[in-house]
Amino acid sequence: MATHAQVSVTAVSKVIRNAYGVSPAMKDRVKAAIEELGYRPQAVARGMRGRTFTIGLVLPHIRNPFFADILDGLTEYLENTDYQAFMIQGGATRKVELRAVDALMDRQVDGIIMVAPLASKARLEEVAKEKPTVVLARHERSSYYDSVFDDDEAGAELVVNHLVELGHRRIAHITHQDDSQARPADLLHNIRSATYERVMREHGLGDEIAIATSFYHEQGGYEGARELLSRPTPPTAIFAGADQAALGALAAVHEAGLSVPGDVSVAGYDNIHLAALPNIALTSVDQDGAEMGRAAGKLLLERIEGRMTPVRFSVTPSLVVRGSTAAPGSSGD
Amino acid sequence: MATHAQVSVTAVSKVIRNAYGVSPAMKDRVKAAIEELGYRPQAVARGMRGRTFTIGLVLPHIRNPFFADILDGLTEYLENTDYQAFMIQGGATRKVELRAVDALMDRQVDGIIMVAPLASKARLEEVAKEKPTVVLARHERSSYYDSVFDDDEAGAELVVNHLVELGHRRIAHITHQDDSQARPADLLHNIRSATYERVMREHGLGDEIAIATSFYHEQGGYEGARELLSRPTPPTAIFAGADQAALGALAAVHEAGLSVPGDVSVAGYDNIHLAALPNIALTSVDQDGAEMGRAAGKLLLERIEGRMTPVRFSVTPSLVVRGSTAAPGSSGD
DNA sequence: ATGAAAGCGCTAACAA
DNA sequence: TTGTTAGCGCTTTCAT
Repeated sequence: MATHAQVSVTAVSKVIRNAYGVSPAMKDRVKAAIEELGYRPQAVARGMRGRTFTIGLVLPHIRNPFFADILDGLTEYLENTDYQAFMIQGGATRKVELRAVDALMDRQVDGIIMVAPLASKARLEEVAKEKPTVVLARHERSSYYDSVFDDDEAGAELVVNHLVELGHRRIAHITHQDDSQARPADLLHNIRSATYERVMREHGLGDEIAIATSFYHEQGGYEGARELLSRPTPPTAIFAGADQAALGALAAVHEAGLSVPGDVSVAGYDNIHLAALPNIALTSVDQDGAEMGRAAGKLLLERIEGRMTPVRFSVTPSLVVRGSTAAPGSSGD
Repeated sequence: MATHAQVSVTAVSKVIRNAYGVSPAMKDRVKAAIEELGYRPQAVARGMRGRTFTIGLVLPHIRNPFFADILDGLTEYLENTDYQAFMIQGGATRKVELRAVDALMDRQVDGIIMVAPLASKARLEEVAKEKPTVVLARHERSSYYDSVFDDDEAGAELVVNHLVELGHRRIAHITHQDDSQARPADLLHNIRSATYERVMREHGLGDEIAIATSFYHEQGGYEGARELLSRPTPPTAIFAGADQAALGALAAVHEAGLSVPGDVSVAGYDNIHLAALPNIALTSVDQDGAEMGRAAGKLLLERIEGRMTPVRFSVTPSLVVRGSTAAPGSSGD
């Protein structure tokens, strides 16, 4: 490229990097040549000396539409930068999650953004010592990486208070289980679950606490709700820790011949698009995923630019009340 | 690494690549050193001389759970290889889609698998001439890349026949619109739509053809169905070209005060997990996404190994009948 | 079987 | 302001 355009490789490099020390004339000449030859710098070669302009995003899976919001926010933020985000699947086991992060490191990404609920904090810090890192959806405080998360305590509180205010007492909860090495209190599902218990007690409903431990997906919510509904004193309201589980819970309630919200109210968390459909009308907690994605991108680039001090960015959720929740025994549906 | 372990860099390289010309003794020594130092080869450096062991997957977005099946299939297939798949979002416009592919090329991925409905065939072939390429979900025949797709004609036929057999005559269809530069007949939504028209005619129902042009997502299906239901002679059955749209259609039907399948039958395409939930019970066409992902991975690796002749892999869909479809005017719901 | 050495396409230090 | 040069960490010849 350089020889073909009668300029030195250094000149080309400088122009591409917007570096200091090129005359306007030279700049024009190089730019013209780049244009003409359709030249594109090889990221791997750049990576050998410095940056690859690649950032890695680890997501456990892509089945939760909430992750799509995060990715969209991140993509939007990176649009005006030289960086490109690539997503790699973290999977369902710790082993796979670790391997995904390693795969990113092996490829010299400039930074890592991850939703990694399974790894230990120690492991995350090892990674963060090597590469600029932003951790999503975990609440622990680290001096090595930035954190972006939803205030899950506030969100869960909104839901339980809403159900109590409607007059419910037998409010049950569906939570998620995994074999994480994180401190339980740092994981969102445990926070939502613990907050549910706390708020129930604060309302004097400690004896009504009923938790089904299952998974944050359709099948998990379905099975969790079935289990709850089969108990001697079934709940009049179910708070599923995630919308995907709430969709399963709705199915279980209907299948049991009960109506929503007439017989059972159902609420979720995440406010996925589906929740807004009139025949689902799921009361849910909205956390701004796109905002989280943007924030993660911004924080990561700051780290890449050299910031070493940790930053924690927290999104405040809000309750979106829809038709799936109402006073117990209301004629509804 | 090499010096530290008293072996030459060449030896290390050979061992890592399983190359010819290392004695068992040397092999052991190197392996021990690799283990001890936790050495991991840099993919970018390897990429400068040969492969990066990275394959790029382009998906338009990650909101369709069907894409998750594809990714899972691909990931599963690559698990026992040295390759890693990274996903990049192709986005909603042709410009973004092209940029995503460029980003992959810039990073010297060893091959590209893409769901790229917007690009022209010519553009795909340009890419395929540079890099081993597998194109998903498009039906055109190219001599430069492999194709993996669902037999959308067969699938659409299954749905329309099913509805006709139930006794429906006023069967409407919801299709998807975009500003693709592909030949329309090569895109799955056009194939489904054209097949719907053809089968309707074959059943002597040419006059009943009613198509709402919208989008393959919840909102699109909702709006499409509303439009269809507001016509002078509303349909008794709606075939949405994708489950996501079908979910929106279900919402519109319910909102109109009509019952499913009593007043209106609804069928979709993709058989996403949600379709199986008892309260949704969506009749849908199952296409094996995981199988498509595995096939794409296999074909791509073959190409990377040197195959130049094009292969087309087609998945045969099957109909999954559930509660959302029944004879017109049946008491159901 | 082994390792020295060239070179992939860049960036950064330095010389001119 | 410019261009020459030395590597970055690998793979691949090619002597030994």
